[in-house]
Amino acid sequence: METPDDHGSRPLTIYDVARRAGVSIASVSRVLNGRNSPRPETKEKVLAAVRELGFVPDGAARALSNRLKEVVGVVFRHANVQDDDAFSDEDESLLFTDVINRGVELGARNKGFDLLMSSVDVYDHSPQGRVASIAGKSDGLILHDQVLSTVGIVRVAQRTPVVTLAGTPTPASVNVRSDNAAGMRELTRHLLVDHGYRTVAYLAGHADSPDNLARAEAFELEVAEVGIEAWTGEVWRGNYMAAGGAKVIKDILGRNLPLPRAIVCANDQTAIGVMYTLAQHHIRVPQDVAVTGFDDIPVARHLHPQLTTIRQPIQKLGATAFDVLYSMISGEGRPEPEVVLPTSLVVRGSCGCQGEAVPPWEASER
Amino acid sequence: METPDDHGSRPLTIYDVARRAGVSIASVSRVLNGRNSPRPETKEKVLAAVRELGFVPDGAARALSNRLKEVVGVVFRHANVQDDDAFSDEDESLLFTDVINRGVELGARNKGFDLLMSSVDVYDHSPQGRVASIAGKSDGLILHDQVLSTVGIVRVAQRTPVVTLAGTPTPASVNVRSDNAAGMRELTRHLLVDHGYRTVAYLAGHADSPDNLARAEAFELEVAEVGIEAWTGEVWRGNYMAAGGAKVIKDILGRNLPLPRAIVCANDQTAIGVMYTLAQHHIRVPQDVAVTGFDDIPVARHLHPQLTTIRQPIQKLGATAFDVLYSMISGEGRPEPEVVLPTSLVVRGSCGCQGEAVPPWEASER
DNA sequence: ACGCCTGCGGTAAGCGCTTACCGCAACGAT
DNA sequence: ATCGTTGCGGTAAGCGCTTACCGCAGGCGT
Repeated sequence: METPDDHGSRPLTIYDVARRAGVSIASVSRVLNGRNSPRPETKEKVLAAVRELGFVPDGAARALSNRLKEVVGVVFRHANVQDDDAFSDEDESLLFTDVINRGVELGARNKGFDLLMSSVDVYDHSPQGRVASIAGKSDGLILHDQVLSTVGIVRVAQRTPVVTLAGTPTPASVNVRSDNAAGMRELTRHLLVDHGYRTVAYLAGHADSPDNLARAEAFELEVAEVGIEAWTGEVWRGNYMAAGGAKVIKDILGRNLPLPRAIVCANDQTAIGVMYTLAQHHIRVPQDVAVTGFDDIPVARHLHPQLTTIRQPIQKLGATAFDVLYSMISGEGRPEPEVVLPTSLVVRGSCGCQGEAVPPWEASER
Repeated sequence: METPDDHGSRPLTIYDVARRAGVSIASVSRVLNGRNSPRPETKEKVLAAVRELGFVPDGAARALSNRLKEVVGVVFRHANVQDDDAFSDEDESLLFTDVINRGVELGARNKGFDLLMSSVDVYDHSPQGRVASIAGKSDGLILHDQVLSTVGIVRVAQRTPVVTLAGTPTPASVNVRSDNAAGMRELTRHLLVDHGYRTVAYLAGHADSPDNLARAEAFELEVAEVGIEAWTGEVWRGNYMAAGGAKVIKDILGRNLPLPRAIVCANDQTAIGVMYTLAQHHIRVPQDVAVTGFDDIPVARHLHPQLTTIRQPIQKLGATAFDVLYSMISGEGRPEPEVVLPTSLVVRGSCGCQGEAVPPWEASER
């Protein structure tokens, strides 16, 4: 007698199905996996038994036998501290990561894979354990920026396929990123040439982020090109987060330093903090100071003025990472050491142009 | 001879470690799992071998042997269509889901569990397959709203522990939601009593969402309380998305129907669409029409005016769902059929109050 | 009519782990 | 010195699948 919720009893196995259908477990397996042409009659018997019993094959056993789990591990860094019931905010810093993950998921679905997700605390100094745990449960790893040091990546990449996002390729791992240099060049030129701004600063992200380095370099090159100098230095060091951008502006204003005509932020998050703080001090954007971002996260269109930024194909970044990883898993030979996706300039109001009037939710093509 | 990237060779097993350390596989296993007190000397030998080899135990084999995968499946619905490289937008509709998932992850981490995530397309009419696949790979399931019909939930809940979010409890599954009625009551009273508005409408969400039903009912009860009538009917039917809210307003304006003094939206997303469309028609919020939301998603604070809404403890919703599921998995007896979390009114500018001036990223306590 | 080929479907091995069970060495008690 | 006790650590079974291998029944050729 089955109670309606007897999942505590003993899970069904392929043997139960075989018995019920009056066939061997091999036949059940063959029907379920569609191999080796079982007779239609046998097939029907098995399918009926599966249906009646509500049988679902155990993934672990399958994986063990197949040497394939059909799972990819995704590890990212998060800033939250769990204080039991006081979760700190800056939720939207997660947006970028979440959209990438969604892309990974889309790619994975096409191949019947699922995503095993795990995040690592910023304060966690040895994420090795978590990464190893995920590695053991998956067929390959996608690592976001700032999760593991290069040596850590090399280490784990020796034992399992690894794709990094916005990182650096290693002999054993592939990196997927977007074309920071081209995007930044286009943006900087727009500010310098189209708008004619002559005092410009780059508000940096994490000092050790390859993305940040590439953006900074492209920015400075382009600025030098027109024969002026970029405003740089310690003051202009942010951390990819809104609070970081806000702090920079507060510092500058507090010390009575001048502001440049345009502030190029390392990412959209930072720009949000900057714009907010400027507004607090009644400094108008873009009339007094132009501000730009990088990423084109969804909120960028909700700001006032709407944010001029560089669009990265965020979701596609994730989908690509999966595709590359998949080819490594299925052993189709290692692909290129690095895949670079194109970016594009999105001109909205914050650089001084007329803002566009498309409702945020009707914009298409991500 | 090992090449630096020979993960193609043959994965390490516990036998390799045992050989290297000069002990039996049982000892290796015991050291790795810290049971049965192996001698410190043995322990050190094993640990050394593990370190040198970079061994990571196979999760599938462990799971098979342990009858525990340490994985929870999370399934949610998404609106995106994958058109190869044209991803449709409304990205932020994902926010709510993502924040919940983050909460689940936080809870899971505490117990050494990882998240297996999978989304189901809105247009997918038989998500059964995906859910079954996830079920096979995990120890229990967390199902977001709109993933499975009630009968579908009952079916799968017979074979595996299931917790639903914003759904309905079934004999075999537990539901976790926030207190819609209390939140809506508080909000409606604020509009009716504090502001004295006398014409109010509820812009609905999905007709079959329990959350929506509960909110609508509480709203109407509260409105009836003060002796006036709520504006209802087909016109006021949205879909939880910005585009849905926009469409409702456009319809009303297009048909030259009057607007109420206050529009209570089923969720924040809807409110975004409403506010945008009102702005397009130069109708001022809150001077001409007050608008409110529900959820308090992060963007709510970036709107102009900032959105008055009901805060749900979104992340905690997820963490709670995991905790409940965990207790079911570890067989500590089934908990309550439903867990309800408290909500709170967040008064900002869109209802007609003075907006608060806290920078969005400094707000704490989610 | 008999043997051979074809192919469905059953038996059993093995995937990499955990752990019950047991042998054995070393120690203390008598 | 002998036996009992203790506890470390090895052997092997088994977790639920997939699949190589093989037996066997039926159809065909001669």
